Amino acid sequence: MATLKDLSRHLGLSVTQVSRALNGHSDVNEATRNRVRDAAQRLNYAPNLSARKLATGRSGTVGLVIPAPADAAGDPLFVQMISGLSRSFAQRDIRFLLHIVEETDDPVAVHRRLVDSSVLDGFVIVEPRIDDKRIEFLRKRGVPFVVHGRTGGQHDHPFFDIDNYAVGYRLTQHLTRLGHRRIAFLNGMADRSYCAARTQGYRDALQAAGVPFDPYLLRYGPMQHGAGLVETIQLMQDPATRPTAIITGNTMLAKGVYEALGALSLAIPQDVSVVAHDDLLPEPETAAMHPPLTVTESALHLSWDPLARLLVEALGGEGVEKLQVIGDVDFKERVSTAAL
Amino acid sequence: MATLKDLSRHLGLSVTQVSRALNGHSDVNEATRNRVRDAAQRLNYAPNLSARKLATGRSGTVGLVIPAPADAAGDPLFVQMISGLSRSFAQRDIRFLLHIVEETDDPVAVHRRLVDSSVLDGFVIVEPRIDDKRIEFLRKRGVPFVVHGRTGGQHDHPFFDIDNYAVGYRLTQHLTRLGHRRIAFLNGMADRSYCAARTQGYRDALQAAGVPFDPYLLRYGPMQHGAGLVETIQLMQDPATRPTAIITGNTMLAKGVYEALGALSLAIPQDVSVVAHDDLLPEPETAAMHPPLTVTESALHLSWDPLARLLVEALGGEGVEKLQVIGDVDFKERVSTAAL
DNA sequence: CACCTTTTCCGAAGCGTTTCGGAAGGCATT
DNA sequence: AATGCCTTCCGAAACGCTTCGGAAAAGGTG
Repeated sequence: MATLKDLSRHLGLSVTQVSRALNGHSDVNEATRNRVRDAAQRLNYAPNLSARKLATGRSGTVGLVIPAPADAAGDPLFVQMISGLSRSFAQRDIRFLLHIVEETDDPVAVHRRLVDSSVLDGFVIVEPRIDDKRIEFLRKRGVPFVVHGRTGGQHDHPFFDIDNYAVGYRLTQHLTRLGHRRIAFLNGMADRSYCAARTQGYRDALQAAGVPFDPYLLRYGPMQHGAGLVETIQLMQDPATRPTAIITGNTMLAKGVYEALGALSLAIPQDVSVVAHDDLLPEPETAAMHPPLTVTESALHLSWDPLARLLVEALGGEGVEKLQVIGDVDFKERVSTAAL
Repeated sequence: MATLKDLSRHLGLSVTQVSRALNGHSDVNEATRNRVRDAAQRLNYAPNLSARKLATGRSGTVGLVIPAPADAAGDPLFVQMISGLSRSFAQRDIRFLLHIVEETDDPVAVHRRLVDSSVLDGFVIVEPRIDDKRIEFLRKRGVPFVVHGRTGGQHDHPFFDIDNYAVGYRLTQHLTRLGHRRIAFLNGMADRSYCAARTQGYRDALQAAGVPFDPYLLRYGPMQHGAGLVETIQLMQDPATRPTAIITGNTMLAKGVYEALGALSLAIPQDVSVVAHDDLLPEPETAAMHPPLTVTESALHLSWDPLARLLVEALGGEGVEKLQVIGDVDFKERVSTAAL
């Protein structure tokens, strides 16, 4: 591999000047800059990132630490996320490295090792918890990062998120306006901050409609088909406490709900109304469900590019206040709900 | 972050000696070594990998360059592979980084960039082609790597592979011994070297049985359920050229074959015999199929650890001849075949 | 006591890059 | 002719680590 020294010898210039030419500094003659560029091309020079990292503290490489999907079958969200992020960073000429860990590993320790060994410039954090140790650590260390979502307390970090409070509020409000008072909410994992935000929206909308909150109707769990199935069947068991409407946090859960209600011979929306939040994953298509599902909708696949952009800008020293973006959420009323 | 210099100042030792103490060199007193270790722990020192890479050319980091699975649904093999490799390298205290690329990117260019920017010590190569440019490039550059499988010509590189020739041969032989002479083979992608090896086994077994090779019966394509379905229906269309037995390269294809034959009201094994190679992915379980499928069997999930081991040993300078491992293949006769 | 070994240590150089603080030369201004 | 200002260049130091070639101290041998 050609080094700067090779180039400088080749061109009869100092190493300094070659470096400055290649990095677009102003104090180099346009003619020599071109000579340098040509030579670099010809000797196919590529800067040594380890050396650059050592000298500047920047290597142009960011990372994502993530456990492999639990179900060996493969998680569509996982695949979409890693390919979306990879592509978005590649377009910005930033290397994006994935570090797969065990579910049981301490995420902070992993980040610490990566930071300490000084190979990555910044991180993407996904699935933030309400009180997220990774974020705490990176903040303390002054390492740039961007969060997909927001963490609990004050949001003094770059993030891309959607208005999850509004998701909870709108779905619930839609149902209360139809006269529903027993509204179940199949939410995601309790420690995720987006789930907490949705819960808050749900509770506030209930309160606004004068409906008392019933903890029995709020369920946390994995956002998967099977969970929707099980929870629905349990919820419907006792006619006395049975909900008349169900909200689910994503479409896989909704599919489970549909299947369970079908098995119980309960009609949607005549017997039970169903609404969900739709991330627009390839599967399932909510407009093609039977009956077509009423949803709040936000395109998850549009979040990877903003995330990459935000992290790059954070690396560039942009202030936090400009690095907080809230994505759109649409409400799509279809025919899975009925007035009570 | 604490550096060696910090430690040396702290301990009243030279930087040299601290480095040697931490790296287990022999010329350091056991007592001072312990002092150094303690101090390192206390100041939580972690070596700067960029600096080390610069000084030694080694950073203790290897990589895998791979396109995201084509079907957004997520590929079980993909997930199993990346988590298996990650775990295996982690156990050996080697950082394993994944670099997701577009299917359309030039893989050699990507490897070149990664090598040139000098951040990775070595690579894992999966899905090798018969004439693989990545392998050619890495070899030319003298970069350590290990291949999951073998490349076409002479195998002068570290690899972990199974005896794919034997897979093709045994499955075919099993059928010729039962009297079959029209044996279809639904193979994988034509440019993969393991597919070529299986084809050779297939052809040799045919020849050994005095059966002429019919190119019509040999099909290359993606190893997926849908392909098995389509190919089978096409193969069965013309009673004159119809095979009496079908070999598939993996179990997803076999599932497609089963489904197609069912749809055509052809019974297994009475009308058509079916055999396959089984990588023991979680899905589908060949012993639980109807009827239970006769297979050659090799556990794909047992290949990640040897691959990691081989690459680590290659990094350590071990000679190629000790770094070529062939995994076991078992033959499991069940009831999906019948004598003609 | 002079000599040789072994043990334990260290200074300095080097990996490839960036960057700070000039410096040389040209040109215009006084 | 002296002064100042651009433009274009460069030497040297620094980032944190490893390693080569000794050197000092301690012990053993004759």
